[in-house]
Amino acid sequence: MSIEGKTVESNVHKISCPDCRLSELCLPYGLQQKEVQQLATIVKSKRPIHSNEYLYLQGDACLNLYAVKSGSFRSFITDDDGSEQTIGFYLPGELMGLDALQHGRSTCTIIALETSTVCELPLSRLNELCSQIPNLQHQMMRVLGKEITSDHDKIIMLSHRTAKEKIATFLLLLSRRYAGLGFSSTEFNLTMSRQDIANFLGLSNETVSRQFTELNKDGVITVKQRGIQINNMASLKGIVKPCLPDDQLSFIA
Amino acid sequence: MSIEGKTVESNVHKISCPDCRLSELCLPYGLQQKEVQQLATIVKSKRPIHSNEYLYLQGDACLNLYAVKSGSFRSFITDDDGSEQTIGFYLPGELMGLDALQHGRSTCTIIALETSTVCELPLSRLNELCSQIPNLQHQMMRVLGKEITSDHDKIIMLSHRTAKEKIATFLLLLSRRYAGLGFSSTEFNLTMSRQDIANFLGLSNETVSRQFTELNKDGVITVKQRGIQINNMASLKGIVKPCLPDDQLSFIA
DNA sequence: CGTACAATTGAGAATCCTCAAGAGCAGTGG
DNA sequence: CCACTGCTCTTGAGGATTCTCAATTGTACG
Repeated sequence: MSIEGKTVESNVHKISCPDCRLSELCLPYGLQQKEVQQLATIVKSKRPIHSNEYLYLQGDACLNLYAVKSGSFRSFITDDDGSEQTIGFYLPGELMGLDALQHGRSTCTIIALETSTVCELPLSRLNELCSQIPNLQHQMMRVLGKEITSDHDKIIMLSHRTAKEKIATFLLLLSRRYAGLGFSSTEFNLTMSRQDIANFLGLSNETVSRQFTELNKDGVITVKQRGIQINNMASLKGIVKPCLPDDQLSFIA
Repeated sequence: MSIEGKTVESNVHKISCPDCRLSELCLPYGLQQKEVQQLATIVKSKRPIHSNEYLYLQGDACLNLYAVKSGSFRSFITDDDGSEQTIGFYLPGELMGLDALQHGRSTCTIIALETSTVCELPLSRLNELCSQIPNLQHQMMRVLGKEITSDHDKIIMLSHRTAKEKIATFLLLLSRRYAGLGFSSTEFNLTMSRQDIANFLGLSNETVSRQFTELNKDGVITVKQRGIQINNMASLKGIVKPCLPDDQLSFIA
């Protein structure tokens, strides 16, 4: 899934902040036009990153933040024995590299799930700008707060005990993120494999597959490979919170 | 468990940043003496909070950060049907309220697990100071980065499939945090109930209890109610990573 | 069209949850 | 000082869920 249509895909990485359709979701949010232009001067556009290419590796010195411009990414931590644990997925407008803020060294590896583009923001320049532009500092705090609450959502998702609850929560969180991007909240394509989802949720890929099949049979969603269509949003929310089927999830809402 | 001995307990909340033994773990880290004093001027000391008292409630307007000075806290999110999900536990030197940075409204409730003290930092004043003191802004970024990597540790813990792996990871993460505070990494008291741990890990409290009993029988740890003694650190790490029993965990290390 | 990879489906085994009862500990009041 | 109460924690047994192993189907790509 791509944020831009096929025809302009090749030029996405050349668009600068003032013209970027994601600016309202990204760091420029809340900034005045002049301030956005200032921010744009420190942003480096990068060449497109292809599927299965790495953005950076765990342990790399990482002195930049990366904003997803188009496409999607998966982040994971590798243990000493080589086993991977997926930490999360990144969609357009979201910032990667925040985990390196502590020691200037990345704690995870980030890999592209499809051909994607990013903006690179050198942390040193960004910190300088934050001192000069109070709005930018506020926005940085908001973005960091969003990352933290987003991690809390993941913790809640993983703490749910049954596989069906985890899958339902996973789909609802994705749905909300796509809606925030201006896409359909009920119809989207998964850019990650069943294996990725299983690893992320602490399940076997067979269980993930079976849960999709069951939700499909029950008519709650329609699954066609990686294409997902949510037919009954209330039912999906009801799976997570059986007591109040039609109510809004506090952390989904 | 308390960071201060019984005799000085009642005065902990009066100690200011320049004299606080936690300053190296908290916001003053990396600041010059003069800057620490500046920071101290915006810190409000609060009266001690007793066991089961709330620091703040989910949904409250929250325009402060809170640093744990002594004692410990539990944070949780309440669903519409009243069910709780524990998000994490806070020990001395750790910052609470970061989840409210996004919208100025807390997304979780925080409750004291024992008699505890906190420092209150108004966000507006803190932001001003950050603009004036580059070192403080850097430290804020480090602290936020730490919070994010700490959340990633939780995600890894929860993604582990078996109950024994979750419990082992939980104990290792706690051990590391106590060590960072200058306490023993092999002997400490849990300040939270089995129920709290179970809820946090997405397990039933019976399973938590059984896992403790098994680890006790195997001699890996000694459990006496809430008192924990780690007898074989390598074995505990081996449970999390069966392939390399004596190796260091990348995310624990 | 064939190969490689991803996804699905099935069956048996292991793990964990639920329900239920018993044990240990702290605080209260006689 | 001791019994009582309430709470937490532990232990047991049966049932449900999920994992593992294995085979099959489906899809993408050269």
